Amino acid sequence: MPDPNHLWNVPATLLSGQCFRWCRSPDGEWYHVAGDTVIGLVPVAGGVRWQTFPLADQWEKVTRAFRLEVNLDDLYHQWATSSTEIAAAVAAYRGMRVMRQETIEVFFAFLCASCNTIVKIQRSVRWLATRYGYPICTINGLTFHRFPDARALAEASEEELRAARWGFRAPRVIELAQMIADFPDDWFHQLSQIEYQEARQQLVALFGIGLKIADCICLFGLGHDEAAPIDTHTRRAAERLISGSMPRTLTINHYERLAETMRRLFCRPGWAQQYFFAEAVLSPAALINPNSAVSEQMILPEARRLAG
DNA sequence: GGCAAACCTGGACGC
DNA sequence: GCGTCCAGGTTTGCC
Repeated sequence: MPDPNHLWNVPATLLSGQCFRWCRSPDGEWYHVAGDTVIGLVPVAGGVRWQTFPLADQWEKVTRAFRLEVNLDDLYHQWATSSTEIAAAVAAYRGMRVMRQETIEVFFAFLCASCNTIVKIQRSVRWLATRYGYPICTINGLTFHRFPDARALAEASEEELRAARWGFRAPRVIELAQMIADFPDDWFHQLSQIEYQEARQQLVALFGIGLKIADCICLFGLGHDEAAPIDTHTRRAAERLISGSMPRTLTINHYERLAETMRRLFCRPGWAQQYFFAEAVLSPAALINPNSAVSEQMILPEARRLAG
């Protein structure tokens, strides 16, 4: 069994707001749902101990989910020659990786992100998976579900989604699920095979998908590393990289200008963006001490019950 | 082309 | 305990 000694910071990767269905057991094991597989991870000296469920030893799924083919040292070196602005984030979150997740899960998770908090996005995405997905396996009393396909989501009712606190996003979820269900089955795969700009254009054409959500889908769900999502947090970091007047609101022109700056300065700009985002929203203390207040609130209630 | 309001909900914060 | 603010955004209408 290969031992992943790659530069790989598991807590930073899972806590950095790019995926929403991880959980941590009270004794420090991390679990992530990757399609029809649950990946269990334990950071150990010199690397990461891993296992997959229900089928064991699915190393290629671990490699794919955590993009272990990307050499972070090379990336850090290139970034350092382009800008000093990212140095602090790299130092704080060294080893953090951008993940490759199921496209449909990324699609609906980030659709939920509008005017929302990470904790509430996690709750909503988990509810969707539990309610409309199907169980993959049960580990230590915790049942993990595969994220539902578009046809299953298209059957959802607005009332039920609103009752589950999806709020004004509820009708959009259903409309988009119905639309995607009518697309060819391999539509998401097609988007991963074409150029980033073209994939983004097709996503933005959908009602309810703007530039930011489209870029998140491109980066986390399609593997287009040129995508650099600009949100309220990364906006501040990106604006430090340019000069001139800054509009009060994040207009389309301003968004494109900031994203283009990221692309010009950084190799794999989406990865650089993730470091700026982590720097803005994640407490380094949460990584050093998993029992700190920040990470404690992110333990699944089920895991907390197990601990009790 | 920029700006503000509307859209749900609930946690954080100040009083 | 209560009121207010705000959170990973998008769309629409006004200026």
